[in-house]
Amino acid sequence: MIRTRIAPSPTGIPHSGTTRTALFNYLWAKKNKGRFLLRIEDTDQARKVEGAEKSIEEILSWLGLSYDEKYTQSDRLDLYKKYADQLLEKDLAYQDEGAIRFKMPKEGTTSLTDAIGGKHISFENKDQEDFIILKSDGFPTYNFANVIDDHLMEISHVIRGEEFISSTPKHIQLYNAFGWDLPVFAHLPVILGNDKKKLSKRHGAASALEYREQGYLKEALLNYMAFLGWRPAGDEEIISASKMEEIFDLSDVNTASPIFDLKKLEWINGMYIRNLSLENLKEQLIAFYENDKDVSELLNGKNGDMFVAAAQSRMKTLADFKTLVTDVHSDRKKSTEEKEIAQKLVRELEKTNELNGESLLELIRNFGKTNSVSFKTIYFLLTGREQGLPLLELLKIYGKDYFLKNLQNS
RNA sequence: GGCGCCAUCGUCUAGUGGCCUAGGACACAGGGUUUUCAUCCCUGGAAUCGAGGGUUCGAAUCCCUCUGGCGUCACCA
Repeated sequence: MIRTRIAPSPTGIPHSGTTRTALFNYLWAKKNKGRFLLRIEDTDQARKVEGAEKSIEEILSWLGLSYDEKYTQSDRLDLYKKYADQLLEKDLAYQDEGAIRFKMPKEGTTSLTDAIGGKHISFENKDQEDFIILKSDGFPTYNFANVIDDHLMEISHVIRGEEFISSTPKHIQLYNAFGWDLPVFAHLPVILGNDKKKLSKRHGAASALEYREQGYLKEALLNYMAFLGWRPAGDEEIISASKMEEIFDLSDVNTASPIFDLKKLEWINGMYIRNLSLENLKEQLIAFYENDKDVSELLNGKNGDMFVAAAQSRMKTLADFKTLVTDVHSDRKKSTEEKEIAQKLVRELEKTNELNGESLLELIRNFGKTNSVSFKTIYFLLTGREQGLPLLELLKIYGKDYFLKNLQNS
């Protein structure tokens, strides 16, 4: 039975690294019809942040990374105490100023084979130090609780960030001290920012929740995060979560650290938006803008479908929809020549009482032809912006007077 | 600094001794379609495979050395 786990500490909102680790653990469990667990590692009471656990749950649930079992370390203090006592009895640990330290062997080597890249890693035991397993406040340290729980919860694959690789000899010696079997270790390369430093808030590294607020689709985020280090056979880059569950393999995970590329995430998100059915896109937009009265009205109005259809290929994120349908003017000023053209156009427009999409386009084509004015210029004069939704949609949103007003503006 | 990991276009990567004068995607540049813009389509530039030594008839692929980057050295995880 394959059992994996994501073991975050509730010291803040998990960033992309933790989320991607959760994804890989989830995928590996699914791929093998195993189980994926959530374990809250709240053994550092001082750094505990209120609400962090809730956001962890929210991220997992939004992304659809549902867990099969959940545990919280602070509920299990007696257990850690019991195992620490066992070590004390066996003289494998000792008291030190109120804390308990584990006696690391000082000779030989401790080694492991990492599932990522199949590499063999070894450490000289003489470089290792006795480390604290139980703090003076009665709480276990990460190094201890993590091992006890992974064993008790029968974790078969410990898939975690590469930053834990140097503490792995501690874990292995603990398993040895208890006479327990080792799990498979898989250390994922850390995700780097543009400056090639470990991704953090400094890089504007957003949590999955922030990406959601920025209008990213969970499918796109999942797809992008999976491809940060993992690459299945073939050239396909747009792969659904269910497909990933089918073909994910730890042996296809890279050994080098990837740099987070927002541009590619944007592209993938745009692809997902364009691949959505109109109804689905509209539903997502309605949910995204549920607290925005103006946009909601537009979406739910009689031309809602039309706007969604026109905006679909123009959005990279759901947030772009608002920019598309909102009255935003470009900074560009009209030249004297353009002002004259605008006045001419005003007169043309005023001739027609009934202005619908058809007649507007007809009028513009003729006007452009007889005055040799490009559509690009006319679009700017009419809308006050240099790019955006097609005129037809803008006419439906704002009406003829809006165009007239823009033509007369400087 | 000690220990450990890593090293192919700007970025994500394919590549496991000959199919590689290195392939794909993003980004970028140019062109076509189009109602601006976007989409879509086509084309292009972009890596002497970190450097230097080997091994081999033949190396991005195997070995060694160096260099660089990253990670880690807490009663944090």
